Amino acid sequence: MENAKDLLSKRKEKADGLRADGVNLFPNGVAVNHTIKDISDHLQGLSNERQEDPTAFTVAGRMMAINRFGKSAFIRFKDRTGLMQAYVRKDKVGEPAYDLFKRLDVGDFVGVTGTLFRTKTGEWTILATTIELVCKSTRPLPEKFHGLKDPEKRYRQRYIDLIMNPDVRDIFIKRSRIIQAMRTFFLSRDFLEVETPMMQPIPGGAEATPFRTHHKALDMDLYLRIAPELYLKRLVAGGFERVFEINRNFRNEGISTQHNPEFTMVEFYQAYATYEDLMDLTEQMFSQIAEMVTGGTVVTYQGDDIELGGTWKRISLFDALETIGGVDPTTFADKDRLLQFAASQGITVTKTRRLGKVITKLFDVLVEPKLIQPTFITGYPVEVSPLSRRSDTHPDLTERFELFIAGREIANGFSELNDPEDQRGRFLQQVEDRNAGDTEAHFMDDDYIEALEYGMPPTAGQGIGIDRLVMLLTDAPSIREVILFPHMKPRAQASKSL
RNA sequence: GGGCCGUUAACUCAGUCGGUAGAGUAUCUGCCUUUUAAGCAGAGAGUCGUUGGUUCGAGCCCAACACGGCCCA
Repeated sequence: MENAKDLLSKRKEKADGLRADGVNLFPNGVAVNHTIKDISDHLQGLSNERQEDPTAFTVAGRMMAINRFGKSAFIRFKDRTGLMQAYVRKDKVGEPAYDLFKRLDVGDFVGVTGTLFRTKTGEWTILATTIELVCKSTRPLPEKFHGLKDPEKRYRQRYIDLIMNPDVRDIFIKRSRIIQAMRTFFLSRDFLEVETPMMQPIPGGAEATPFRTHHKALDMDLYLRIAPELYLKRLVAGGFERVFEINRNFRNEGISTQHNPEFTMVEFYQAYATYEDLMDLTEQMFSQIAEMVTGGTVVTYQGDDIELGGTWKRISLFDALETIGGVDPTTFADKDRLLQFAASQGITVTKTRRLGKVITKLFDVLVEPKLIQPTFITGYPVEVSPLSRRSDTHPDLTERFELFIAGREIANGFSELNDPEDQRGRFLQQVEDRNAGDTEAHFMDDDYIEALEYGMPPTAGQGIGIDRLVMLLTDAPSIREVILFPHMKPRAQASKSL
């Protein structure tokens, strides 16, 4: 009217106007008798010749588009189950309701009751007999055709992303189904789902920098867990022979397309199983989940077709370095030569750095990116596997595997070390490394060793990165695309109080 | 931590050689009872990420910073 008003204040003014006329902008107890899916299911049963159907439906949803024609209008609105069109005519809903409807905006929630008919182009549409405001939206949605693309805004205000981008919505629906399928898989094999501490006095079970926090009443520092491993194995010692936990871990390190400071892992432990049993189990689990979620066992990830069905390649770390990484096997025989070769590959070699770490680092650079199809790498050195059982035949190696798919690590599993004396020795070596400056080395955990002294049956355990699995099954290039609210720096002052 | 790229209207994007800011969608007004990114006519809408510098003059050139994206460590 008078001066220039931005969209937002115009929208608020409009809402205020409705309120002043006695319209409840935020009614409660709205009767919603059907979903949009109920309607499409109903329509499935009708013959193709039908042009209308007298069954009445009452649905509610957010208006995503309005095409107005003076005395009538088409609206598109959606609920959790789908998108539907309704036709609102003044002579059908009556003048007062239509006048109110004229003042509504895209983004508002409406309740619609009506029967069904087909438009000229054959689209089934609700012919509204009533239409009412269910919730007012006072901020305009992004433009309907291009939607919301700005990644920063998509992550910071994920709810807009979810409203505007159905593909994004689908990813998170799939994520839920993947976790559900996994849970079903474990429960059907007699695993018990448990929850162990997120706040731990000694952060264990992985090599990573933890977040620290403080408990006031106890006046003690605690760490957000980097892994649940040592607690889950205490449970195996306690008689829960098969346990699993799906939950968050926290690692205080950089953020990338593969890393979020908090991420979700499943860890599971099965007594009387070996790491070889777990490789078999993992093959079954992944193909079962893929079938349940995508309908098949072949997934396309960033252009590569990946076969998750059947059995997967198993190759030892050293064989992989040789045959896939192209490393001359004699390199490993001579320590100086190995260090020299590693340095030539751009790997930082320090005096304190243990040989095993240099070797796995070489693997990361030379082999990992080439492992597109699912591949188990086995035979990890003891010194990089402080919680794994030694191989009976090669005591310097462990009964451990890592699973790689699409050039990245997806899972890590091993036969568990249950000899308390060996475990103590391994911890002591880690403590030595920590004192030498390795901030990611494990802490001594006497209480855990005591649990092993009571006896833990031979057990195999494994961790699977859920976010990475979801990325694989949804073809997501970045972990941020599979985490609803990825961590972002706060925007300084940018949130102008609009 | 390093490199490259980005940040312009609510959204998606243009902006030439440095010369006072553009489009589409959205919004507002009018017309319109079968639209599918509806249509027609008209109107309004900007701290060009922030701060400083160069210049007669900066969205554009320079520097620092902030946030984000990709790659590397």
